[in-house]
Amino acid sequence: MAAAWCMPAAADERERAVAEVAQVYERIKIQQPLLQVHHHSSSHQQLAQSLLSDALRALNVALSVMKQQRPSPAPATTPPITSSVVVKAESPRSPSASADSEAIANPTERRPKKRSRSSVMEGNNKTSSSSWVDFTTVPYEDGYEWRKYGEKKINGTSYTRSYFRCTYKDDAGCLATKHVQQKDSSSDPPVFQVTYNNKHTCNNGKLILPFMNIKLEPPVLPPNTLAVQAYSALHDPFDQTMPPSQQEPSSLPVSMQQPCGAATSSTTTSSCISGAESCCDEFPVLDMAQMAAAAEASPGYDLLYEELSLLCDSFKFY
DNA sequence: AGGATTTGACCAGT
DNA sequence: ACTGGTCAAATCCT
Repeated sequence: MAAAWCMPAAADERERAVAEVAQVYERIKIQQPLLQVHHHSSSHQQLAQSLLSDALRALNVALSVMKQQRPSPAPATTPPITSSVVVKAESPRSPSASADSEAIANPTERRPKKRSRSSVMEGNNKTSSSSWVDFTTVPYEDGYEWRKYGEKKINGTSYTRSYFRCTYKDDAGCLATKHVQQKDSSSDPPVFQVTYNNKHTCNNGKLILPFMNIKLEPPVLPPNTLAVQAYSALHDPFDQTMPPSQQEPSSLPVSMQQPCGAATSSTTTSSCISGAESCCDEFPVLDMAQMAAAAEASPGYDLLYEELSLLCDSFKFY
């Protein structure tokens, strides 16, 4: 299966599909502020709805491409499409640990365990330490392979917290860790808070989730590909209907152009469409809450909003 | 048999 | 002293 995954042609096609998704995302993101003023201008509303329709069509096509070329079947239990929101964690405490070299060097006795935590942090914290939080109903399906290394009852919570590190920690020295905590809320399905520490450096063949680390340059597409359809579906109608004054994001009010990280200092109000990696590093968020509000205020939006949410969540697993 | 998980203990920070 | 994070022996699973 790994062979199919690595086939250059398939990889190219797939990369293009992913790029398409990223392109759509970027487009929606740029025009997102229009949704905030939809109630003031019917033309804006129409534009936004048209954009969303095109985006959904493009996303559907791109998704088809990705599904066709998916090298291996989904996990035995295909994760349900669920809501997932990522927020930047406020401040990483002392993320991860990789003191195993020391521990492994002296694996004998347990009692005189003089492992130095400071030395552990020296090794990790100085490098590319990062932390972010993901609220999801499928905390164990994020595209990476994890090994559980601990479980703890946390004060003030009803459920234990499980600790995971990257399966390839030893092989590749990957320092990525996460812990999963089920929220106390009696929602159905249950919601889990997943806190990630450190990005994966293992490059273990798992997909880096879309929208992240993808340069949003105009894609170079070969003829007769579904990706072309996706690109056309998104861009042609858009470019034809969009007034010149609205084609450039710079025409938007400055307050609407702030990237995700700068949009707000609050860690709770800044949310991203699902994606385990810290999408806020490079991409502003697509604020689903605002889209939800738009859905409430305008008939027809709700369906688009729902579909878009589902689609975006679907991409999480590719 | 070897890898993954469980679980009680250890450690550092507050 | 308390707590969250991690370790590692014991146990489970394939």
